[in-house]
Amino acid sequence: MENIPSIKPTESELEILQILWQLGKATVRQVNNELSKMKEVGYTTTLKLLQIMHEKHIVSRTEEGRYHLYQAEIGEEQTQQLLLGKFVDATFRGSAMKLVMQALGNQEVSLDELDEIKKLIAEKEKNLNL
Amino acid sequence: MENIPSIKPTESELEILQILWQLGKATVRQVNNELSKMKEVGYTTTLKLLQIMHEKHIVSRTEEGRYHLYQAEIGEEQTQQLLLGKFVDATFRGSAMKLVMQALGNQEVSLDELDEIKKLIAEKEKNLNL
DNA sequence: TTTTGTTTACGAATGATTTCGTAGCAAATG
DNA sequence: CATTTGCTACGAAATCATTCGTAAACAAAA
Repeated sequence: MENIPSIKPTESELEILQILWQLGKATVRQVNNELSKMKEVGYTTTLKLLQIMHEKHIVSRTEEGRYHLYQAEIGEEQTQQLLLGKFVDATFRGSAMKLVMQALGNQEVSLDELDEIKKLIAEKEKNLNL
Repeated sequence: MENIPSIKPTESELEILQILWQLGKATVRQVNNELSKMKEVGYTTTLKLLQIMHEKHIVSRTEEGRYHLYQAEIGEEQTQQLLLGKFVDATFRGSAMKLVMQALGNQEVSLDELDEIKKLIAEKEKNLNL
């Protein structure tokens, strides 16, 4: 879980990563079960995806008796950071500000969450004033 | 420019949309010139992409003498909104809050921009308190 | 022991996206 | 007028991502 991710996981890979980030280690079966809650997907499809991700060093795996346990090799926050950067560039021409405004304006955010954001902003302002 | 976009433009299509949103109407040549500033790309590649986008009604075109003028048919903000929603779901499991925190924490945002965000938050709080 | 079920491995089909070569015109140039 | 230049149209190759069928290994169940 140390490597700084530099390659973008594909959409399907990201779905699997989300599951692995939540489960920690998991078998193909487990991943496939989770995936099946969201969409139709064959077992060997999930298997193949995990194998490809293993080749790419996106996940590691350990043999546990007869089956394999897979685990995310790239961190959740690091990956989010990477994807966020690319997304801001591609969609908001690099303006994180615009993205934040749109997210606050139109996505669901609660009062408590707004408070948290205010705190973070206060922090940032302190740092910028140094 | 009225249709609410429901289909996701591909990455290449989004690059072209960014250019069209900035230029308004543009010829293939103009789009290709802009694109060339960012990456190697053949003229006919750009042309083909614009033709495909035209088929999909992502762009409209008008004949202007010998050439065609292309124009975005889907709005910038609407498209950003659509993509943002999908991105939040795929990358932050639906939590716009997490996305905002990460964006504020790690992307470049200036003091003035932070002020703007504070204003927006104040607005939001007012609305939530009704 | 035989059958059934669960696993991994792997090749190949499918499908979507991107890239580009070629052709056909029309306008500009010599 | 002949040639060159610049445009659109279009098919097809190349690339990438996803899906799945089949086989082989092996354990568990009958």
